[in-house]
Amino acid sequence: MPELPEVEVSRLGITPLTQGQTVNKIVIRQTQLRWPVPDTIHQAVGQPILSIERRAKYLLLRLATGTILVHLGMSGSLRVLAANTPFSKHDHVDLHFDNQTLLRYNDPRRFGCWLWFDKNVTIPLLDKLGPEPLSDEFSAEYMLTLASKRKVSVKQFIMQNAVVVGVGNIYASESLYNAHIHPLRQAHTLSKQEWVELVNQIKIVLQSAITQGGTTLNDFKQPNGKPGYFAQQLNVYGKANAPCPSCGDAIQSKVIGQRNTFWCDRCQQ
DNA sequence: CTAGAGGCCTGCCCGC
DNA sequence: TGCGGGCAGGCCTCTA
Repeated sequence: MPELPEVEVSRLGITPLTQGQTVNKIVIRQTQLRWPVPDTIHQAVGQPILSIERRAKYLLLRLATGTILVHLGMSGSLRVLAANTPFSKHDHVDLHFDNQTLLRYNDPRRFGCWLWFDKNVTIPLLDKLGPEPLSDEFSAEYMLTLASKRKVSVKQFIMQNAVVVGVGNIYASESLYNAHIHPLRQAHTLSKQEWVELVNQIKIVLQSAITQGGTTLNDFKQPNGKPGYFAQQLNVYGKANAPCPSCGDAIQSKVIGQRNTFWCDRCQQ
């Protein structure tokens, strides 16, 4: 479910409701997420949430003595609810606040994580991440240089977090389609001008997806409970054999690097 | 170093 | 109606 736009939508949704609130209890019903939820996370109790940041697809709840790091995995979502709201299936973690609300984490597949890192300790998961896609650091010059000797497909290349973060499977296919670049091209074969176009389309696709509240395919919900609306603007993702919106040829699909990929053979070179 | 594959989980959809 | 198989938005980790 969540790619970068969905994580950012979640951050924007929960921030006004949780920033400044003091944690008074943490309830963990399922510790077995991607990694076990550590006992040290209870150090957050008694402290206010100072801010909620996002790095790649990680949410960072900043407190005075450390950081709660949350990843939504494939199927995680966050809601802010009244403290007495009954929990349901797959509601694994609740952060209770002094004002009788809670931040609730639901994650059927449990590929997400909740971790605690003491202040002044480096967070290994954030160590090797490439630039944020919506920052100026993510540029055509940067990609041209980095890709110079890379033989992997451009589609896999842009999905590598060490290259650039936050480009997940949906938006990789969409960006390549919009940039008229074939997903199976080796990364090093793209020209400067093609990187200009691809970088630009990645930024446009991600930013507009954020504006639309993310992409809901099955079950993604914004923190307000509403679905995202970007799915209505997808051109190729999930549309194998449907007509290309531009030329009408059948959309192709193939598993590339173990992820399904969609493109138009005529429009993408 | 790079590239490719496995694995973590549950839910859903499809075909029989 | 039930059941098995395949697939799904991420990404760390292992192998070659």
